[in-house]
Amino acid sequence: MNLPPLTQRFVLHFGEMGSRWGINRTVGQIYALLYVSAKPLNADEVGEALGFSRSNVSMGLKELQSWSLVRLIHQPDDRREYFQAPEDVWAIFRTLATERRKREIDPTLSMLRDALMEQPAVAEDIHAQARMKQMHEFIELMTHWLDDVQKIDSATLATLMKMGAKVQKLLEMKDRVKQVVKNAHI
Amino acid sequence: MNLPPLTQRFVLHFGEMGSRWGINRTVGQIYALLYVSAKPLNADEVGEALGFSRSNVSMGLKELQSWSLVRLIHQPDDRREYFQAPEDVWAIFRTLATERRKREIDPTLSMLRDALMEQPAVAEDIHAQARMKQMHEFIELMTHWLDDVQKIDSATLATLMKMGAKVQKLLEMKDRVKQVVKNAHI
DNA sequence: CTGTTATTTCAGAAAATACTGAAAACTCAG
DNA sequence: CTGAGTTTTCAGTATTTTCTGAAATAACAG
Repeated sequence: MNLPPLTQRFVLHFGEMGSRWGINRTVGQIYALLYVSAKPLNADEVGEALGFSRSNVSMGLKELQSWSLVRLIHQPDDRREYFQAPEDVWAIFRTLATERRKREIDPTLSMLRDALMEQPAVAEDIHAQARMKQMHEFIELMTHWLDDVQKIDSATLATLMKMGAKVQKLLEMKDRVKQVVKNAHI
Repeated sequence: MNLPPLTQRFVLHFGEMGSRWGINRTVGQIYALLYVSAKPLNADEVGEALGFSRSNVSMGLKELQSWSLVRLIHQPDDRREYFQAPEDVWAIFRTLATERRKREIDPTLSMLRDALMEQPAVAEDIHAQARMKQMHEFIELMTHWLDDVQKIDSATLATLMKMGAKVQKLLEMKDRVKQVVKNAHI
């Protein structure tokens, strides 16, 4: 591996983090490299920079494409494929949320739904089913909220998030206004 | 493995999911079992139910304890240690958020902060640093928001989440009210 | 103390995952 | 077509991770 110092630190860190997230080190490093790179890179450049075999890079890039985390582009007069990571961190986050949902949340919800339809045959399963119901409700709430929030544009979202816990105040304010309006009508 | 049908499905599913999340299958299954169990279980019972060696169970439980996902309790007149998973799904979520943050987000932030303090020596690192800045800002925004939101009690949070994208409306309402007040003063 | 029961540690075996080089497949200019 | 350049596949190897049984340690009743 032969990278400028800051880039190298970033790449190594994401390699480590990747493995904690069920993503392999190679894939994490490739993504990190593309993320900080000023220009799109082709597979040879990636392999060269990170010291991986060509085939390993090919597999890693395929994985990243399946996550929609990198984009494949072509340069004029060059038959090789170049890859780049989208720039906008908000968009990256949305992509990640969508993909993880598709792969992990949705199958879980569907497994839970199935289990909730069943008639438990033994005492233990009656309790288990009740616990599954709680989990199911929680995940449904979370994902619906996420769907909703995904519709808000990034700038507004940033504003809302900066308000943080203050949204609670807004909620109280709403109720107060409602009360005032109601009293005015009487 | 000898479990009632619903429990078994749940346990197997969480084993699979675990591995996608960088948690090993054993640990995922142990957690799932404790989550649906009506009463606390000791290590032998867990090993028996899931078909793991005693030592494997011991390691898995230790891991779960380090994540604060299970609680160790004692039964009267029984020297063995019993384990249970907290019931409240909201609390579980908070715990997970806190722990993942400690293990993954905080180290990442600190690595990014370090890199941002440095003076890049080559052109590539100048660009890389700019990209790291974007990521750093995004993660900071996210974590501060999460900190804030963690302070809100679960019931209120549920209400807010059910509103979903409608918080945006509240924001607009706030601005309208502000406007009215301002005009009234002139 | 001592002996019994419970838990943890750890070296090595087993299993799963990642990685490579070589070959196959694809792409496209000439 | 042909063949040079490029990407993908895949069988075998290397590495990492998980899991086990045996031994060590700990806890405690008598």
